[in-house]
This record gives sequence, C-alpha cells and structure tokens, in this order.
Amino acid sequence: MSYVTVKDIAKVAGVSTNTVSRALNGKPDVNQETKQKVIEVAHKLGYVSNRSALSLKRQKSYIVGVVTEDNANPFWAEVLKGVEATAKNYGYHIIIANTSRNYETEAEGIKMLIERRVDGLLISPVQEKYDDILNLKRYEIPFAIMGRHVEGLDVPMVYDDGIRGGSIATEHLIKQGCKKIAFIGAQPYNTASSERCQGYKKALQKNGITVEDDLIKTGGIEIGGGYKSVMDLAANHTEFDGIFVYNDLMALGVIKALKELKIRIPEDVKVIGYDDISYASFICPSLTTMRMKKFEIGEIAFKMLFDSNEQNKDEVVLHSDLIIRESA
Amino acid sequence: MSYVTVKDIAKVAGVSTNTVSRALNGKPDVNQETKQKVIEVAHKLGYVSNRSALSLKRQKSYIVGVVTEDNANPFWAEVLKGVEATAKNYGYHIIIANTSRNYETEAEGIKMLIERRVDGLLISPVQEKYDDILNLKRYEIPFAIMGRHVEGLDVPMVYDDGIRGGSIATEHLIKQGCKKIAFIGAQPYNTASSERCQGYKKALQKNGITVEDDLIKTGGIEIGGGYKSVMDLAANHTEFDGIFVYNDLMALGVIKALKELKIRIPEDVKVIGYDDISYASFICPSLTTMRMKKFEIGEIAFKMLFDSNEQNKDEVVLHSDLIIRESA
DNA sequence: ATCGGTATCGATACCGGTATCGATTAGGAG
DNA sequence: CTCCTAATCGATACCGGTATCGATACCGAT
Repeated sequence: MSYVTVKDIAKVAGVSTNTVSRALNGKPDVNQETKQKVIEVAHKLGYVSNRSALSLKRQKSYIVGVVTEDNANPFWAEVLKGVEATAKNYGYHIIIANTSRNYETEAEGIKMLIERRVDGLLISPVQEKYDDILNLKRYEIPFAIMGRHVEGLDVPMVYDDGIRGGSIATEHLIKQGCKKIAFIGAQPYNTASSERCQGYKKALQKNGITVEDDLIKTGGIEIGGGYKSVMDLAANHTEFDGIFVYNDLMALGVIKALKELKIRIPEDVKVIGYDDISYASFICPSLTTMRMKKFEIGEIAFKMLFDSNEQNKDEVVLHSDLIIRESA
Repeated sequence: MSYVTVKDIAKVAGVSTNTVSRALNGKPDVNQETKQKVIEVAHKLGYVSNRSALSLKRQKSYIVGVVTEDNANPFWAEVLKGVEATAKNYGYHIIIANTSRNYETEAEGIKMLIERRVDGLLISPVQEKYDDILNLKRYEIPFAIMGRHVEGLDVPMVYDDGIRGGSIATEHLIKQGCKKIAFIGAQPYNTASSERCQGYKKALQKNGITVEDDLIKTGGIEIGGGYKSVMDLAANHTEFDGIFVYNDLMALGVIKALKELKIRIPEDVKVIGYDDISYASFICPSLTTMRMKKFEIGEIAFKMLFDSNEQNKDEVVLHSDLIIRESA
C-alpha cells in the first residue's frame, strides 16, 4: 500500500483537500462534525503527513543539523544529548553529521544539511580551515559554534574556558607535588587544546616552574594519540612526574602507555584529564579530571539558535570543575 | 540572502528551468556550452539543491531511519557506525531516533521517520510491545530489526546468537572454577537478555550444576541496573563466586557494587560481560567479555534493506567471541 | 523542395501539502 | 423583505525541483 494523501482523505470524506488540511491541523473555519469525520477517515486510511511537502510549502524543516567530530565519542555523545533533549522541547529533530576530524567531511556534511534545508546548524568545527563555515553567512540560516572558541570569526559560540580549566588542572598537579609536568594535547589548530595549554603554562609560571618545550606534546586525538605521546616522551628519555592531558579519551591512552612502561599512577606520575566522560570513574586508576558542562553546551547552543533569551548573546563561556579521583 | 532556485539560475543563464536541471544533473540533451554556462551561473549564485523538493518529486528521500535505545550507549554507537559507514557508501544519510527504552518514544520516533518518508528503517525494538513495528507493514517501506531476535514477527533480522554466547561465557566461568554463578540480566521481555540467560542455564545443566532462581536477577539496564542487582544479591545473603552480566555497561555497575562490598575480583568473584565495548579493557579490573560484531550488525542490517545480495535473507545470525581479561 | 532523423531546449504537469481568496449559506437585524 | 455578518468550505496558486512531451532548428538524403 502506498502512502495516503490529503487528496485520498478528501475523496473519501467528501470534502476538499483544503478542509482536510484545516481539520487535521486544528485550524478554524471547520465545522465540528466535518472535522471529526475527516479525522476519522484519516485515521482509518492510516494517513501520515509528508514532511517534505510541508518543508517545501512552509519553507521550514523543523530540523537542526549538528556537526561534530564523532557522535560515538563519549564527550560529544553527552553534548548531543543536550542538543537533542532541548530540540525535542522546541519541536525540532536533529540530523547528525560526523566530521571524523576531517575538513572535507565537515564541508560535505554542512552541504548535505543545507540541502536538507535545516532551520539551524550547530557546529563543532574541525578547525583546519573555516571556509565552509564562513560561507554559511551567505544564507539566512542561523548557526552557532559548540565547544570551541574561535577568535575573529564573528559567529555565536558556546564553549568552556580552557585557560581557566587548564590552569586549575595544572595547579592541582603542582599542589600534589609535581615538578615536571607534561602537557599532552591535540592538533595545534585545535583551540580547545591550545587554550588548555595556555592555562597550563600560566599555572607553571605563576608557581615559578619554567615551561619546557620537551614536555609539551601535540598530535593525534583519541586513545591512540595519548598513547603515542607518552611513548614519544619515554623514547626521548624526557623525565616527568605529572601529565595534564587534553581530554579523558587521550588520558586512557596515556594510562595504557604508562602501565606498559611499568610507571605507577599516581606514585610515579600523576595524571589529570579533562571532560569527565562517564567512564572516567571506572578506569584504573580512576581518573582525576575537569568536569565540563557537556549537556549544557548542547542545550545552550540550541537555544542560541531560536530562543529569544539566548539568541542575541554571541558568546557563552562555561566553567568546568575539578573532580579529584585516584590518578592525581 | 535567500536560497537560489533553478528559476533564478534559468533567468540569469537565459535558459529554461528544465535545461538548468539537465545541466546540473549531467543528463543528456544539453549542449556542452550551455551546460558549462549553467554550472557557472549556479556556482556563482551559490546554488544548493533542495532535498525536500527532490524527495517530493522523486518519491525517495535517500534517508534511512535508525531507531535505537540510545546512540550514546557505547554498544549502539558502534552499531551506528556500521550503519552510517554503509549508508554513506550507498548514498544515504541517516536520521537517528532514540527510544530511551520506552515504547511510546519508540512509536513517536517511528512516526516521525515515516513523516520524513525515509526509504528504510532499522529498528532495535524496545520489545515491550510490537504494535508500532507491525503497523509498518501497512506501508511499502523496507525495514529490519537489529540486534534482537524476535520469534513470530516475520520481519528480517540480524542478531547475535545469545544462547551460544551465553553458554560460552558461562562455561568460561565454570572452567575458572566457579560453582555458584549468578546471571544479571535486563528486563524479562528483552530477548537478547533472555537468550543469554538460556545459554547460561544450558551451560550449567551441561556441567551438572543446578539452576537456582535466587541467582538470576533481571531488572533495569545500564550501569545502575547492574549495581542494584548485586546489592540485591548481597542483601539476600545469596552466595556466589561468579557473575555473568547481560552486557558490559551493566558489568560496570556490577564491578562498582562488588568493590563497595569489598569483594575482590577475580579472587572472590569472577565477572564476565557481553558486547566488548571499547572501555572494557580500560576498566579496573579489565573486563572479560564476549566480543559482539557490532559494526557488522549495523552494516548487514543496512544491506538487508537495499543490497540485492542480502535483501532476501530474513535472518542473519552472528557469533561473538570470548575475550579473556582480568575479571575472569 | 521535401522528408526524416537528431540534437537541443521549453512549456507544463506533477509530487503533497498549505495559504489566499472568493463563494455559498444561514441567521439575525433593520 | 433586504442587507449584513459570520461560519463554512472549495478552487486555485504556490513551494522547488524533475519528467514528459512537444517544439524547433539544422543536417543530409532523396
């Protein structure tokens, strides 16, 4: 059986398609009895409205596109929950486009979302380039940047204060007695990573510890990236007694590497992560980290698109909290 | 600036909308020069095609709807990666509808996806009821069930052999010397859970161990469910030296509870999970588990919809492998 | 000169809804 | 009885594409 249309309902109910539309949408100018009958017929025929036709006519899709690096990543999964829950409250659905931290994939994803005529766009940019995002200004589509702070882009953003957080994390290691603290970060163009690194340097300087370039590693993100950076440090015989890792996922790799190197945590080396993903308390040793307001990032980002209270803010900065566990 | 249409391009290029369409879609019956000019104009004006209009005209959306309990759940996140990667190869996009293990949410999600006129539907059902899924047969939309085995539904399915896997997991505990093995499962209507429980019973019987109802717990899923079940066992002073947990996420809760009860793993109690989520090797102690073919479930499920090689199979059964780590 | 074939292109209908506007009817006021 | 108003409803245009079909022009063959 094919899909039922308003025309089918109209024929069976003996009214015009217009009346069907009015009846089904609770509009005025319909007699109560007619309305009942139409609804009855629609139900009996198994009518389901066609959103494509609606989108076309209303010039509104009630879809918001979300562009993130990977919706399976536990950090972004939480952010997405915030977006999704808020979207639902506002009568929107979301389509997710993963970038896999690749600029071309990001550009493709954004194009796809524009083709679907999303009503808004939430982007956590790859940051290799911003051409695709700047290009968005050609259209009248509202969009916002999530989880990253980008200077000079003149686009609404919601992000975590990485300088503050990085500074707090590093100070915690210093208070725990660490003297030679390494920073293991993401790609250099990743502003979240570079801000946390700035915070790290700030904390070191404030405490009279010199910043050593050998102790700063940037590279691939995710578990493998953290693993590799520790192995690099070890291969260069760089000494360290503390590590501040860009995020918890990389911290997993860091911990794995340290274990393989028979370095005890936290006795020999203390480790602190960032994000507080849900598995941070279950890993061994449990991970000290900065708890980011993940759900809120998604929630606020969505509201920046459509909620008049948040709409005209061009920047929302969130603060993360230190969560002390076993690793530091 | 509003969106550019074929009409705008036609006006500027001095041709008809039809010619624009032909030129942009690589169709024949267009002069090479005309084609070039149209493409040029389209590019200059920043044309992006409108998928809603296309969907309406072509009666095809190139979207597949995916209904799962929670895309943030590490197990389903992997399955979704399989779906997404395969969909991309076939030129499809996906829209995700989370059910939160709630029948009403599932029914709503399915309705939304039908409204968007998805070309296919992949569902991991809540299993409280099947009315919404059976209702799908009214439409001509292809769909398949992922990760669950449901008898008597006459719908294509791809799932893991839970009886086999549950049996292997339980036998592993028995070989490790466990005599009193508990099973901690999900809700009773969850067929994946009940099949693993069947496998558990089968293995016990085969090894001359009597099945004790006190040792079988069913209840809430996810971390909290596992935690609560262990605490229930402890409150009833039920003795056990091994636990087979429905999935790894619940195993996290189990391990948390055991730690709080000062029960050592694996010395006092051995624990085995199911799924092999990516964090299983990082938790403490690292989790022995059954590795499910998560990506493949998503991949095969998608192919069942459209790929002529897989299309006419009504069931694909996958086998999981025992991964031995510290917890058992 | 006429004809047939081919290449190129445009007018128009249609997909499934909704909005605009006009038509019809009934009822009450004058 | 006429006029006005409100309630109800239908005909039609439109959203942005594409498919169908017909029109036109140009070529070489007869």
